[in-house]
Amino acid sequence: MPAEFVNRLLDWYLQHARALPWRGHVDPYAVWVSEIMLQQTQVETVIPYFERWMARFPTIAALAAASQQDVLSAWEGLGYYSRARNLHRAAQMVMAEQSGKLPQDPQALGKLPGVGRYTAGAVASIAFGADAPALDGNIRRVLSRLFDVTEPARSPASERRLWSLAAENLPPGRAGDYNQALMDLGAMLCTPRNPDCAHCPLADFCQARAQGMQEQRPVVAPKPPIPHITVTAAVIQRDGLILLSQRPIDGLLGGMWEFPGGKVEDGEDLPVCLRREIREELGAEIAVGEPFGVYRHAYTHFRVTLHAFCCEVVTGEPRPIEAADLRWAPRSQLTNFPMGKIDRMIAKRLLDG
DNA sequence: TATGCGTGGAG
DNA sequence: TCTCCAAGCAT
Repeated sequence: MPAEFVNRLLDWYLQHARALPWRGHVDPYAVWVSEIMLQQTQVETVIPYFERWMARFPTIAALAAASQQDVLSAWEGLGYYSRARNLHRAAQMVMAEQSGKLPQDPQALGKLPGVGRYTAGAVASIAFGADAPALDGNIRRVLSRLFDVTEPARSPASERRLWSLAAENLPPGRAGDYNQALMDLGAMLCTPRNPDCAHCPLADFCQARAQGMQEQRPVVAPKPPIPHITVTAAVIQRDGLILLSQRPIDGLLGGMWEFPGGKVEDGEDLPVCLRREIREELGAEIAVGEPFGVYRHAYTHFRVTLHAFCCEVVTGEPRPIEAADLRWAPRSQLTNFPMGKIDRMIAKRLLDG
């Protein structure tokens, strides 16, 4: 049986729900795509990607029939590229095993690659009206404050408590609205810092606020320091073509293209590093010429400073020893190869200059 | 279960 | 410039 705060929440949602592109869709596929894109990604970032994606792959069948390279290109810039690869593979599974129809219950949804407990609950409740709970970062924060959850965030104890709270207050028949209302509340009012309690419809019920502890919930564990690495990359040109290397399909930026190179070892000179990396990865000897540019980038778990150099092959024909594939590409085609942020910046400079 | 996996916005 | 962290999942 839902608690009293639920009525207040649903009333607030009726008046303040954000008008988001995927909320206008009746198609469960649209809800699914939006939920995958929204994993660890803010709404404002997702909106233009969602619009382009739905225009390019309007149905599950269209997505299933696309090439992985086209799928990765459509995802370029969103990050966490395994989401795109899993969504693509899941679409092919739905075509082959479910007659092209997305399953409706959380358990069956959860069998699709890339669909975990949160996404299964979100899609089942929003797209199919199932009475399924969902727990994302927003809902974690809202419920942690509402019920003053003091167990450390993401600990097994707090996860059990929060999933249980999400489920036991669920209003039957209105789970989709309830889940989205909690998420909108978390994104618009119950923010990580400076929550706007003055406008919160649940302020009277909030147990953390009653003690002035709302900003200390959820309780966050200290994070380990982030390592900083230095890498090199080679812009290798020959006969007007540029050498691109495809990263292994699994792992960081899997399946994306890059300018080959690698990590500088302890005390190693930059050109020495680059010649070694190209020898190991491509089996060729290069001459390292003028510096091309220095690029800095922050990933989730480390920071990178990349030194790019103009290079030429001296001996040996490059072949994909540690890469998934190699390609000599004309400048004008660099746009067609899906790349991560740093390599796209290098490619852009090659196009402009 | 602890860790790897991108990028951008906000403060 | 730096830190935090966002509609998590897979292994």
